[in-house]
Amino acid sequence: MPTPGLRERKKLETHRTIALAALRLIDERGLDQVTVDDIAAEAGVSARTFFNYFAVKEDAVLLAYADHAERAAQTIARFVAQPDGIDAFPAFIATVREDLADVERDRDEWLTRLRIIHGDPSLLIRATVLNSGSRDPMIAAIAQRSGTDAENDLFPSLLLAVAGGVLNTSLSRWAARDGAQPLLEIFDEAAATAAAGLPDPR
Amino acid sequence: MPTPGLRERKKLETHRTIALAALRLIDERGLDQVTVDDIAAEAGVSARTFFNYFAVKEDAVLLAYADHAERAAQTIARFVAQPDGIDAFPAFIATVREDLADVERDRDEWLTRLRIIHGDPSLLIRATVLNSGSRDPMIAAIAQRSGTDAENDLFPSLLLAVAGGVLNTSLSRWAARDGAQPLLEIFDEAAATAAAGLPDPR
DNA sequence: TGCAACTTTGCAGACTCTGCAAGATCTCGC
DNA sequence: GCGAGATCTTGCAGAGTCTGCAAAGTTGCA
Repeated sequence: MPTPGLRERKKLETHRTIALAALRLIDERGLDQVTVDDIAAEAGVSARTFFNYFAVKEDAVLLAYADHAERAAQTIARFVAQPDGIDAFPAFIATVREDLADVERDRDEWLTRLRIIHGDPSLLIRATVLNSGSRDPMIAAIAQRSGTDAENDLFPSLLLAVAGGVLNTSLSRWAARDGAQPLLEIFDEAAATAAAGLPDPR
Repeated sequence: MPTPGLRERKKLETHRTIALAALRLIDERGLDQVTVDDIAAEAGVSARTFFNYFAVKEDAVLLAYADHAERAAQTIARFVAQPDGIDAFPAFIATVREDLADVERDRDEWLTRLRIIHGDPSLLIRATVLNSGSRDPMIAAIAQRSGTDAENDLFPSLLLAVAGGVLNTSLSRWAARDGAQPLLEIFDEAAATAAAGLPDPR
């Protein structure tokens, strides 16, 4: 894999510049109080260019990195490569857990992003929609690992939905505490509770 | 509770008329190929009136009934009234299960609605936002029943997220089969799998 | 009946997003 | 080096969404 050319690097950089400009402005003023023109001006591009990178305004908050699709593909690959002998659900949870390292690394950026999302829940599901491209491949991978059928069995879709719930709940709690409690600690607790079938914690 | 006046009844009727017109047109042509003007014309009102009833175009597909908020409140009340001695998760599942009767009753309408949503996942965004108003009260009710704290414990939010996953997965599968398999049957299987902690179904 | 409250409507206007075509910039082979 | 072709940026025109406001029409109630 050779070094990507200048054009490619500029593109990634522009993407990131716009995304961070959007994050900054929207964190200050709120989603509705920031127009695409504002973001484009802050990032030093034209409004039209903004839409070359992001289909809708909300995506600028959510798509932190331009290589979104590849990252999802890598996650699937890591899931498939999980050691044999463990069930699909814990294997999937372990895979997602690894991805949380990215979040910890850009900690402040993610806390800002989650704070914005908390203030505007429409963003939350937009995030889910953005992931919908990797949804079917993920379900297929889960089906294969668990020896089920992606079309006919409920199990793979359900697993993905529940794991998504675990992830979203953890991120949201982590942000609500402003990062005071380690994200992985929260995530592990949530995953364990789900794996136990949500018994009353008395 | 006296009979609501003419004004009130007209309002409910107008709401329903617009919602059904939107459902019909969008099912035929797709969300993007139908404008607010189209829907308003089909329903016999002005475009401005459309926005008196629905904040955004998507809501006309999603808000089947005008008394959305009260229905959510009733669901919470029924959850609180579930018999003692069962855990919060099965109690919540049982409550949601009762609401599925509404879906079965307006079966074709719901299959259409779910078909539209399947074709345009952006609608899911709106659906979640619409439910977010009842989110906190629900979490509070779950916390109370399970003897946990809505602020400090992960349990109530997690339960809601997982139950939401069960519901969404079930509806989506039901619609994918075009209603051939009974919704309650699918829902029960999904709920049982989640309650068991998602073990591999080998 | 007649006033108060509410609903509908048209209109002006801000904003989002798309298609198109011209111009700028990058890549790659020669 | 350098030029052809691919790709990216930009401005512009235009369709569509959604809001605020005030006039006009309806309904509720004394």
